[in-house]
Amino acid sequence: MDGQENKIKWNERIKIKDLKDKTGQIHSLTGWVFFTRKSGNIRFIGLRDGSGKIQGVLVKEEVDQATYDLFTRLKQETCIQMSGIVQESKRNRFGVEILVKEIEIISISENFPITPKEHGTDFLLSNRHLWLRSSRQLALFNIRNKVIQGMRDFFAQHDFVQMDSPILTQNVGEDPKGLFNLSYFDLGEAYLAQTGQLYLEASIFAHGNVFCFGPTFRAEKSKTRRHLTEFWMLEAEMAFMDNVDNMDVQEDLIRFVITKVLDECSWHLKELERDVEALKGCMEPFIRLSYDEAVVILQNKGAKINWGDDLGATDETLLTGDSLVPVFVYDYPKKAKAFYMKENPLNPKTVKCADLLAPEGYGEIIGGSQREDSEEKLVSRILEVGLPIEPYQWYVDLRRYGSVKHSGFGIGLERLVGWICGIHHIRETIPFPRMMERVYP
RNA sequence: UCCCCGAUAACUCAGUUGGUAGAGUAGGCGGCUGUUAACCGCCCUGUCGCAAGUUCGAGUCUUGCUCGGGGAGCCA
Repeated sequence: MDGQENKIKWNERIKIKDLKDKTGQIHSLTGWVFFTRKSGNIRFIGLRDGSGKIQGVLVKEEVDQATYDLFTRLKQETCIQMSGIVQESKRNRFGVEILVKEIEIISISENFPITPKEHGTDFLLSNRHLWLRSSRQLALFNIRNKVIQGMRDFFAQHDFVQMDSPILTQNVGEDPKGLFNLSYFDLGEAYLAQTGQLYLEASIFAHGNVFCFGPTFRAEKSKTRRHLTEFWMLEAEMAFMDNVDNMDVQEDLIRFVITKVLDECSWHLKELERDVEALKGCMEPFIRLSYDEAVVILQNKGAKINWGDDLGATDETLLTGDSLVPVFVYDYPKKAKAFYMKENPLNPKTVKCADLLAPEGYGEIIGGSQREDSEEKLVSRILEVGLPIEPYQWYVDLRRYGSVKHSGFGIGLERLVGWICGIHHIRETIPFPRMMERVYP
């Protein structure tokens, strides 16, 4: 015997969220104290366990003196087991409460730095390991989790196969300055991948439609609310699809994910004080503007943009305007985009690509394109932009064995979550953000 | 990389024409039989980012440095 005969099986332990229909029953809960309060001979203990929050009521006549006195040791974040009778309560925000009979302190906590009062960004980020426990962060990461689940569900329903790409690579990508490099044994320099796209393209010839999801690294010295040096990107690649199919898939995916979040995370959205009406804008058909049209619209609004320039952050905000409907901008100038994008047969100065701009000033959340499927054109583009051909030989090779029209896109998860949650700076949407000025904790 | 702003108690901040620092919160003690960021009373809290300079005297003025924030470019 192991002395644990009475142990409750891991998946049968009661959670705070399960207590609503258990009034009158005696239950034992484990969790962390998030507030205490006393008033005369009645004392309150706020307990959270990740599934929810509840209040325990400690009444002097209901418990022995030792238990009653234990209250003074319950500081914020003390880990306890609290047992008692579940009872209905209309006097607090939890609906039910526990009339406490027993308390066991599992582990003490003293002077927890993050209080329910105000804190600055620097302080919170330096205490990120503790900040994650707060209500807003809890809501945020539950939604992030739901977004990831939603994307996976969508791809599963449409028979996409997950084919993850390597993080260590020798492909330079678009901008050598944006790469983190490291020495790779005797084989010289390797880099942390900026994208899995090229590898994903190889997989479409095996599976047709594929996706990958993993961290991506950019060493760009960007200091904005929309940049991280390490972020999570979901990328998809589809055989036989042109750039219009590509936009259709993206639109369906985003709508699917938003619907799921609205249906299943309303409580978390409320905690974040997110205006859900704003999210319902994506139930409308997305607006699709060609780059040419976008430039005209921007010029009419007084923006200093010339044909050929990439869109800036303010341009993106101007384009989405007051509308709550996401906007695709397609067929950008070739010189503003990456070498692998397919040249537009109708206008060779442009490529068949599309960026999806989220409304409310959140800006670009997806970048996608139809890929160059001609070996000849791809090689000339690689040379044209001045990249070495050797590391891309395998990629070019794909165009020699049954090349096919294909398209794909990449979603920046933190940007998507930032928009859905109405979070200003995306550093809050990843558990441990990595930025130019911060790698701790 | 460029432009702008900041650094004072554990946290958020105030600090007058230069005269050895103050509030709220947190923490400690006490009060109140139902608290919701409770309330009331008392107590505690300092390398004023670092270094130099001006001055009888610097949190305050000057210079340099460090760290952080906001924005731009670039991108997802």
